[in-house]
Amino acid sequence: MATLASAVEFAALARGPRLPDEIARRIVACVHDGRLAPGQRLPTEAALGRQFGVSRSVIREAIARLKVDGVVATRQGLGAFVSDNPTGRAFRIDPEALRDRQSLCHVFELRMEVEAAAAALAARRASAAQRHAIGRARAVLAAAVGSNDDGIESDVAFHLRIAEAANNPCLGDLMIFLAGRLRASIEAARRSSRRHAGWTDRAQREHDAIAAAIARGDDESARAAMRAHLINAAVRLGLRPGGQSPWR
Amino acid sequence: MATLASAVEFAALARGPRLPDEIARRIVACVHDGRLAPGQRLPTEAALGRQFGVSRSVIREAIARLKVDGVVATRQGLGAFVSDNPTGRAFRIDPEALRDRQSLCHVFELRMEVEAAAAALAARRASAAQRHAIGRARAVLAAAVGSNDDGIESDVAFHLRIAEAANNPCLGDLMIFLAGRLRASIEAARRSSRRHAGWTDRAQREHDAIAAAIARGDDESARAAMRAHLINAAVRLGLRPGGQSPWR
DNA sequence: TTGAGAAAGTTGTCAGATAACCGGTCATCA
DNA sequence: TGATGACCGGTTATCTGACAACTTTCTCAA
Repeated sequence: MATLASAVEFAALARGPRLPDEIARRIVACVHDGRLAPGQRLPTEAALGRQFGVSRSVIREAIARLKVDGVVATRQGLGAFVSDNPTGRAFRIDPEALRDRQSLCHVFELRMEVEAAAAALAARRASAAQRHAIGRARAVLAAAVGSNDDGIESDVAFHLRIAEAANNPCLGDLMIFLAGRLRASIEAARRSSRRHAGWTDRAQREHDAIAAAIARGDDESARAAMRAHLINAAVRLGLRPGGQSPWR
Repeated sequence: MATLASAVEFAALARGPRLPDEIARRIVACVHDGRLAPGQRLPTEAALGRQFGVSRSVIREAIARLKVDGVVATRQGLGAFVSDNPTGRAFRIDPEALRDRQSLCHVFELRMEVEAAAAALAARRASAAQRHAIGRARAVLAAAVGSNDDGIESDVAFHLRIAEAANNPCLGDLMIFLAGRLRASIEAARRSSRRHAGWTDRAQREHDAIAAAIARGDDESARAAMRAHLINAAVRLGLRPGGQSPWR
């Protein structure tokens, strides 16, 4: 026990805000740099509390966080162990990262690839009902252009129908996740788009192209159309850097 | 005893659901079905404790879990609030889902699309040093074929170099995440591959094609080569269903 | 009317206790 | 000799009560 506990040394914590956050971060760092190997047992909660100079409650919250992330697993009566696959159970996008323009570009680029893939899959696999749902969503979107509706809801719905038609729940979940992360940016793009005459029409033509390609089962056209649509959306958003364009 | 044990099979007992897990699930359900709207304040920890019939510690752990997921945010002295975007801060793949073959196919398909995109981006954007690193990784991989090395490490390294060369950290993180989730399956594929003469050679030719396409900056070839490589990997893994093939 | 300060309510942290659980030891007994 | 069961120390899960830190709201005097 003593050898195990002394295998990892933690410095006491300076009193700041978010103690469990900081402790979780330090333990993860230990796992990543190998000071805590997969399968290895962590020091007991009491011992960690002594090392960090905090109470057991704080340690428990930190470990609870690591459990959610899949970095460690605890067993009552035994202790906490580093998971065999501590890569993490979750894929995260730091909201802070969306602050700076380049990281936002990266997330948007990922979204573009994922949605393009979904469109291609939808073209190959959509059922008759799903094709119909996409067509209906396109019509709703077209109706929103002329009305007072800002079209955000129907735009999201259109993309959602495509995600469903891809018939890959995993990919659909990722699409929803990415869209959610970018929601604020997308709304900004919409507002910007409203200020430029012709942009909504152009977006609508892009939507039509996507829907048409899916309808006729042309996967590569669907992929290209969705990609073009999202690239243009990024341009409308003002995301595309001037000199060295990462997209083409 | 052996006869007895083999004569009667007892299913393992379902462990009682951990209290914080269960409570977190219920709160999330409330958020999803709209009984808790975004921005709304949750009952106080004490009140929740009374409602659920547990102590405040359990409630705190449940809420801590929701905080990690980004479903709620707490402010000291104010309370806990449902996030404006409770879609979730993380993209997860339930390890349980990887049990059944179809879900595994879905995850693998997603990985294929993501890695194909990474290969295409790498072809467009890789720096000279990154192209060199990919070439070196390919060489190491080739050397591993003949040796006793199982080649898993060098295979992972090869894909990792491509992820880096895509110069999109967000996409790279997702690739690493997906590969990590599929690690067990990939190792199984490797072992299976070893049993069939010529499969390692074929995989190596696929690697060469990817590396060559990236080296000459041919993004669409790189995408196609990576996709072909992963489709074949899925076949080696025995993932491809017989009748209605989802991939082509 | 306004500003300082008290008051009340909430989360963050602490300390200690009990229950449930695990692995090992060892006496007991067929 | 080997199987069985009681027991023990250690660990996590949960409970309880308390205080600190923070925020909003109310009070009251200038």
